[in-house]
Amino acid sequence: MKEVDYKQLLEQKGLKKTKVRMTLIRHFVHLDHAQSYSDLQAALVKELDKSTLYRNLTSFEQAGIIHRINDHSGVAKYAFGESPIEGDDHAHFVCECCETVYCMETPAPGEFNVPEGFKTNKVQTIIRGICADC
Amino acid sequence: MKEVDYKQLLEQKGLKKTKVRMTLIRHFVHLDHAQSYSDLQAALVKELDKSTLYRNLTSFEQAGIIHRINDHSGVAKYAFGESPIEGDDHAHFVCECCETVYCMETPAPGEFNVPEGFKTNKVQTIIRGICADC
DNA sequence: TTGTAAATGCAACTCGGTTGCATTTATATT
DNA sequence: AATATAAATGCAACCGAGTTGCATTTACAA
Ligand SMILES: [Mn+2]
Ligand SMILES: [Mn+2]
Ligand SMILES: [Zn+2]
Ligand SMILES: [Zn+2]
Repeated sequence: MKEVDYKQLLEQKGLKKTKVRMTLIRHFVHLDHAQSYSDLQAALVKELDKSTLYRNLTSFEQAGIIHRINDHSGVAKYAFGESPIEGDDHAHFVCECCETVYCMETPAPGEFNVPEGFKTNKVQTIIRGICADC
Repeated sequence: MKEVDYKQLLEQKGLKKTKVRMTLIRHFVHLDHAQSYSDLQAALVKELDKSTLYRNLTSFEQAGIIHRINDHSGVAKYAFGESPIEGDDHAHFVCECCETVYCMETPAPGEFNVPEGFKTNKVQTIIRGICADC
């Protein structure tokens, strides 16, 4: 995927092509693991404004450019690609050593046993373990 | 389970029997769904101090009296019983309508397919759907 | 080129959670 | 029962994630 494609991606989603957005996409697209707000802030040094960043993360998520992941750390992380909610459904791997979060190919498991009266819509899976780098 | 048992539970875990702790246990034990800090604050009106509450939640968790649950809301919730980490392992159900979190009998699924070099230790499962009350 | 809606930047705020410290309290020992 | 001691409490101050209102700037379509 190259520069011109990023631009296309944005206009296809009805989002204006701004400096911040291009920087963001460029960053996400070459990363193999999920990014938190502070990861992004640190990686994209150029004083990226906090609210602008958050607003763009939200826009991107709604547009399906990135998806939000909740490992159980308390802070949201984001990765490139369609949301697992109402998109393709996959599990996430959290390294217990380096805390890195990876998207897995692994699809969510099928049916679960829930009590009478409960209706399952979606199953979200976090796999905890040790990553290949650790 | 009755008053005298709560006291026993505490001393068995090496925790002093205090007013706050008895109130907390009494509350947790008769609840069928998980409680956040603000749930507790609201339910146990009697101006419960914030840090005292958090410190006790932590102590209780370490003692295995309650376990911490991370639905994907960003706030921690707690429920009575042993931690699923290094204790019995179960899934959690989050109602998409009322946001209530329930502990499920459902054990976590077996093996997952992870890439070469990754080692799975634990699988945590959140089931999203509609609860019996909604 | 210009008009307009959307995006940005900034400050101020909320809320969950933590920490240091002085005071109080539970409990073991005399 | 009196007392010593460690643990628990309460309070204030703090932190970091995330949000909001508002004035200014910018993308882009006419
Ligand atoms: Mn993912
Ligand atoms: Mn549970
Ligand atoms: Zn790792
Ligand atoms: Zn419900």
